[in-house]
Amino acid sequence: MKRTLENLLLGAVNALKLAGELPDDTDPAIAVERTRDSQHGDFATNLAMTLAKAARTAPRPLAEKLVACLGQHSAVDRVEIAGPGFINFYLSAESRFEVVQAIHAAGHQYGLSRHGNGRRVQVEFVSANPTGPLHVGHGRGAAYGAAVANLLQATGFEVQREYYVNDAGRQMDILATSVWLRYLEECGAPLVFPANGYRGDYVRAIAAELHQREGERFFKSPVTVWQDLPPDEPQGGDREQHIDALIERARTLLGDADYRIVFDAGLTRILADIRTDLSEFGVDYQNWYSERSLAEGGAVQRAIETLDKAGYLYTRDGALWFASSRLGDEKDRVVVRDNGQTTYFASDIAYHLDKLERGFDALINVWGADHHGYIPRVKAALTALGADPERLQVLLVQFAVLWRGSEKVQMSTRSGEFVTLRQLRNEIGRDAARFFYVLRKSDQHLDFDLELAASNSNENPVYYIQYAHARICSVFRQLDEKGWARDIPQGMQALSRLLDPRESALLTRLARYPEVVETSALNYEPHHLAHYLRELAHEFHTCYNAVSFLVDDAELRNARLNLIAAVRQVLANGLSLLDVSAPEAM
RNA sequence: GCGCUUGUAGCUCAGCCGGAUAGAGCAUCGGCCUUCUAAGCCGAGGGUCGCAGGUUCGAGUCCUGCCAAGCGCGCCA
Repeated sequence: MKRTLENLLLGAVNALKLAGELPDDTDPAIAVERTRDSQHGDFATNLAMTLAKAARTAPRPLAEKLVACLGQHSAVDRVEIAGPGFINFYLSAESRFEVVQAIHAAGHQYGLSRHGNGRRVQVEFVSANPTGPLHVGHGRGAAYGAAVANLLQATGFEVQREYYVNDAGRQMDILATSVWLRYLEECGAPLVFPANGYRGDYVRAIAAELHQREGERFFKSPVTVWQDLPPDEPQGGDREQHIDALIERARTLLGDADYRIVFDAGLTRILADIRTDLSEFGVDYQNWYSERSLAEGGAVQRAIETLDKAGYLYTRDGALWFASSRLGDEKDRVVVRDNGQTTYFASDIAYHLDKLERGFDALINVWGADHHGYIPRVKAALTALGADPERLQVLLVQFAVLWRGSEKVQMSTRSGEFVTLRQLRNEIGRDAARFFYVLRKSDQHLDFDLELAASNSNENPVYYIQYAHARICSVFRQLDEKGWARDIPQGMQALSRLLDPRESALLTRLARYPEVVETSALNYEPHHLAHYLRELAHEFHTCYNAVSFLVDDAELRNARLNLIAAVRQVLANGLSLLDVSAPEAM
């Protein structure tokens, strides 16, 4: 409809150019918008105001000339000029009712578009280190990333959802060592657990399983393990040095092969847990990409060589540096440390090179907002690799701040004191969690009060929307009980009887849905969809309280049933994009 | 100190790449169930859009400065 009106206006502008009322070279950016207030019609444009200067006339007379040159269109009932020079379009009653028919015809496909034209987009999200269960912070990234991916898919993009598994690096070594130490305890060895180790119960569980499966073959006496190690923090030493030394000790005592078994015992079990957790949260991936496979397949080396050939690498202080500051970064970054190890950043360069080579038209990374300083160096890397950095879009998600009433919940993965995503799901349910997470703009802090969500979950807006859906289902059950058959064609014929302002409001809202899906998708802002659904539900509840659907007048009844069936369809479609269920009864 | 982000109702937040009297939820107060689910509806109060300038027909929205908050400034990941 917007497009239709814009074309009409374009015709009027061209007519005025021919008439010499407008300079030939005016290039109008025609913007037709939905009105906020129904008193201003259905659509409005500020065209006369933006062209006033070029036409050297006041906006209102220009608007009158534009309107005079406007072609006829069956969907447009009348056109008015208002305020400082707005041109307001009032749609005909017939065109207003078309949406009910359109929704009925499209069903669950209503709201989908081909805007993306099949372009391939990769959305990488969550990608939490597999060093422990997902916590509520990851939950937000999961809900947001999944919603963005769903929206893009609904807008005609070919979407691949990917999880980057950080199964290499120091954090994983700390996990492996933690597992091994707990394993030693399982074998009966008394020991002091390092301050920097992972203390969660899940580490003990993994160790116990390892002990049960493999027996005591990884046992080494505590004396040899701790011999000549630098002291831990509680003993006045440095926790980082202590844990690094412990890792080294584990490697030497166990040997590469056995160390790998212990390492993988932790990795496999935690990764499997994350996978199940996300799946139960309604989040499924097309691809799980291993960081370790990058290094082992030589991709990191290859990426470094590519940068080198492009002339962006140099040596300083024994390390190999990437001259990212030449490409907009604050400073240069190390890719190979003086001890010969490649950095996490080097892996990331290789990873992004690999993504580019896999041929995606656009790459989307969902990151925690605390990583925002990392964006310039990755973009610099893309440029150095010969790619357009604009192909990568980094979407930031602020961490959720958890509260229990007025008490802020402290979280730390290592101490094991954190609220897991699983606990959250158990407390408030998947639907409420998914919806709550995307209700706010993603780069804003989210205050998540567990007490409120758990004790008084009725207040959660998701139930409000689901209730609207269930209520409509209930009306149709009542219809059956009364022994009335729904006559869809009769209802379609009688749509013109939907004249109550509350019915009109619903019709307008329904017609907006495809636009909401599209803007939500293209701006990566699922909260627009969440708000839209709440408004639609509200307008339905209002209508429900004011208008009886199951009236004796069959024509009117069927018209209203067609309307609320359309509402039900759009509620279901929208909720499904957020992976929230649409219950038939509550 | 530098960089990024954010300041809108008592609280939590929307405000669609400049438009018409600034919106919602919660909270507060007052109404509505013999009729399709009251997890609902209707109404009321509540605002110097952080502050000060600027850009123009027009600014919560764009620009500059200041104030405040969060995050980031590793040969960590």
